[in-house]
Amino acid sequence: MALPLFAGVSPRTLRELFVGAFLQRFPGGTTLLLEGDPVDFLYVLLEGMVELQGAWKHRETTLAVLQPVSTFNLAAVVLDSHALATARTIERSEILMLPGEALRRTMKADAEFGFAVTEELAATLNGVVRSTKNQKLRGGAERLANYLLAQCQRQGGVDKICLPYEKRLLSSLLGMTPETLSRAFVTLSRFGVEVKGPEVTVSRSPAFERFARPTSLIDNHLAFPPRLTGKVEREQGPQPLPAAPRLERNG
Amino acid sequence: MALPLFAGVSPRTLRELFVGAFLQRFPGGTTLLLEGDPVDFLYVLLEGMVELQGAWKHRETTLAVLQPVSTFNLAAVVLDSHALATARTIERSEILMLPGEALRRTMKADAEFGFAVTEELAATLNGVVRSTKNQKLRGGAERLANYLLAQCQRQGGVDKICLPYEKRLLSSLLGMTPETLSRAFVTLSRFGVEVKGPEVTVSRSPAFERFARPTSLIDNHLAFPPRLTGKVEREQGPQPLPAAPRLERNG
DNA sequence: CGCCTGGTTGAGGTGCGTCAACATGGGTGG
DNA sequence: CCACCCATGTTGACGCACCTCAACCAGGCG
Repeated sequence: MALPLFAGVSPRTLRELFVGAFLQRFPGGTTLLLEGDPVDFLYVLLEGMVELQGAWKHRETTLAVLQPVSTFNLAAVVLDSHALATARTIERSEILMLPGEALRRTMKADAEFGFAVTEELAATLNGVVRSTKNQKLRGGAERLANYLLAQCQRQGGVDKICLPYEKRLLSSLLGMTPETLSRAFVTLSRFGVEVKGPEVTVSRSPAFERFARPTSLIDNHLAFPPRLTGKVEREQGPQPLPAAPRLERNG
Repeated sequence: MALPLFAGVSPRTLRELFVGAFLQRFPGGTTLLLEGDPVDFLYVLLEGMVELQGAWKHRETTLAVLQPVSTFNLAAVVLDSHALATARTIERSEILMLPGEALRRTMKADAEFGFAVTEELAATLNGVVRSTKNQKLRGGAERLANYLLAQCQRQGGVDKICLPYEKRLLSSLLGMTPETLSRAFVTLSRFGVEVKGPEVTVSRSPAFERFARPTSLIDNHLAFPPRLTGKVEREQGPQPLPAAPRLERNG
């Protein structure tokens, strides 16, 4: 299995984890879990796509669209708590369901495995923090532009991509209405972005890069420079508010 | 120490963790860590307040305001990675700094401790997801209303509270400008909210509750119903989009 | 064909940001 | 003590981004 979660796990531990597990196929449009439901399983998406969505007062929004291989509900499983989002398949999907109780027990017994789970959780937290910054710091067209750049990267560094799901869903993920998304595409056409149905071609002109300004501090697909002993280069121009002096750490 | 992270840790493990640790006081306005910095320590806020903020293209926003006892940077420590947010004291603060390397080593050696760290991380993820839903699903005045309700709860169930920090900072946390926050207070005055400097009195009228509509799926201060074997009551009226049929889980 | 869903386009309203003016209060220095 | 300054907060005028509602179009399918 490609999932790093189970990479270094002993066969014995693995067998223990799989007692009471399901491997199941769901058709598209299936609601796996509602907001507020108690969570008894860790879900691992092996094939297909899953949307996580939240709702409040007749409004709803897409929190994430998962593609294989991803886990979801991990935090709720660890805390033996309730789901904060509704999970819905958006196409025929294959999903592995691991009993939460067994997962927690195994984590407490096998520190190595426990650490792997913690890494998975930390990576998810990382992603959600990035998403929050994306949402609060960028405007609609800027979010779309960076989404397109991320897709270009994910689909192999090409400049012509195919949107992996409906624009309606994309608009919700990007935090806008379908109409606004449509107009955001028009806005980006000024930078050489062309749309024909689900196909989008992105000309990576300097003007477009300057508009999107992707950064490793928001966009997951940009790798950080490797961690060495030395300092890391600072990005993006002059510091806006250097008011407070940096302090040296010493006892 | 009140921090549940260290609640069940053996003295031996604890001593190991504290090798190379600092306990340090910082004045207000001190930048502890910049976005993108490599992270070598887990920070534990013992006294004072810390703001986590993100910036992009000359814009900046507050991601969280921490009060004792809280950890930050935990995800970056686990992943041995870089900070996604700038951390700044907003008043004189006492902060415990634990070496990340030691923390990771201890997690891999002591599964019980590792699980406690994972719980802390899961709770943080929980909070950030809630914050994202708050941001995407609610308007400015609604966010303020629910913030006030949360403060009422935190300050002991009273209806007259004192804002714990400047309105300028609050506005950034709530994702708006200071001017807009000021107007949001005016909007809420229609529901009996009165502001005099940092003091706010909240009359919990039915109209106000209906406007704010706090929910355990977004607002951290509302506890979930206890987890029993039975089903949990569903909240908030008719389901908006019951299009897809709920599926029974069975092999 | 006719229907339905998803996408686009237009008109109009609203929430929120921007800019500016002004009030207030704490802190400093004369 | 007061004069002054500066940071914070408030208020008003205005513009832009985005939402809402509606009409319209295209493709898929019975």
